[in-house]
Amino acid sequence: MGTPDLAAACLRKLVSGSVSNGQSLWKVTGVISQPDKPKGRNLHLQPTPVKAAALELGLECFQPLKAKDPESLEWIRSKNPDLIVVAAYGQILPQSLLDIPRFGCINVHTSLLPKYRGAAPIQWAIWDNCCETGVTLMKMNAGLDTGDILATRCTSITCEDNAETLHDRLAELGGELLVETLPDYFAGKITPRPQPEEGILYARKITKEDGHLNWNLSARELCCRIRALTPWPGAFCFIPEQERKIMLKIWQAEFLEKATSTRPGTILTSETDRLEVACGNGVLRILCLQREGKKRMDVRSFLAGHTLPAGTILE
RNA sequence: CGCGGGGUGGAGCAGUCGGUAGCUCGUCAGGCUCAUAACCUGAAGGUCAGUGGUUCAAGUCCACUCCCCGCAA
Repeated sequence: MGTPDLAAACLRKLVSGSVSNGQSLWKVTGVISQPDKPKGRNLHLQPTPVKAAALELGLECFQPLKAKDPESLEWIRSKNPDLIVVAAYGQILPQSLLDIPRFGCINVHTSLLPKYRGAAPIQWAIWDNCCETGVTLMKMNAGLDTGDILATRCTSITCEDNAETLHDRLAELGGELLVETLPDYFAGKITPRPQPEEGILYARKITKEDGHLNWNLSARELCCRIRALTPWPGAFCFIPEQERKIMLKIWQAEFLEKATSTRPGTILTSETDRLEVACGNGVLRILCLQREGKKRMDVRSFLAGHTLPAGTILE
């Protein structure tokens, strides 16, 4: 069960890793994903990444409105699963569902639990400037990411990482960990251990408004947020122009530990390939940006055709 | 038919009321300099997204098509 790209990656790994030394270790008998949602410019219905992957792999995909509805449970029972693997499905699963498979439900979660339980663990790890995160496999219970841990795998977060690069890496790791762990789990060699009671953190959903840069913060913090919010929902601010504000997305930036007493949000430097903005503490150098209606581009290209003079105050 | 912006030399943009296409950067050649991503001189490079229409004349006006992007979801 899953919905976005992360889950699709796990599904692919699960299928490609199901055979070892000519022996079939397991078989994916069904896939469950959220219903298709209208997406894109003309609001056409788009299949979820997991559905797309399932169809590609020739697997049956079930898309109930609610996983807890009796018909959904019935469908699952009809498949008679030994195990259900859940990755970013997007709905809370009731105990009655968790109880169906003999080996329970295993969740792939992209953080080192109990840190960052919840909806947006990848983004919050970067937002908080963590230097390390990872994936956790846990045996699900009725709580929100509170199940007992089967296995974990770490990865460090570099200053080059954004939510996209980290997501892709964790998706890869998650799939691998799953394929490596399942045989031992089935063989009873793994004893799930409870999550530590210390260090519990919740990663609430990211909203659009989280992307609005507050220049009073330090350049270092803003940098983290930009990385955490790229590619979605994107970090942005506004250029004041006559009549209306123009939205400016910041895709990539770095911070300079430079003291400045200028009002936060003021553009300090704007020449050929340097665009620097005063922050509450330090200076943010923008490297890659996008004006609304335009394509994403590096500062050099941007400044070749747009005027954004020093002294302009961004909002 | 959800709302809106846009397609102009390699990149990013300007182009007014229709009248032989400009700017910044890059590229190439030459010069200056101990030296340079700096500076000076020169050059190359455009079917103005496509199709049709209006006109003496269309990047510009009209119609349709294709493509890119922001919002929304």
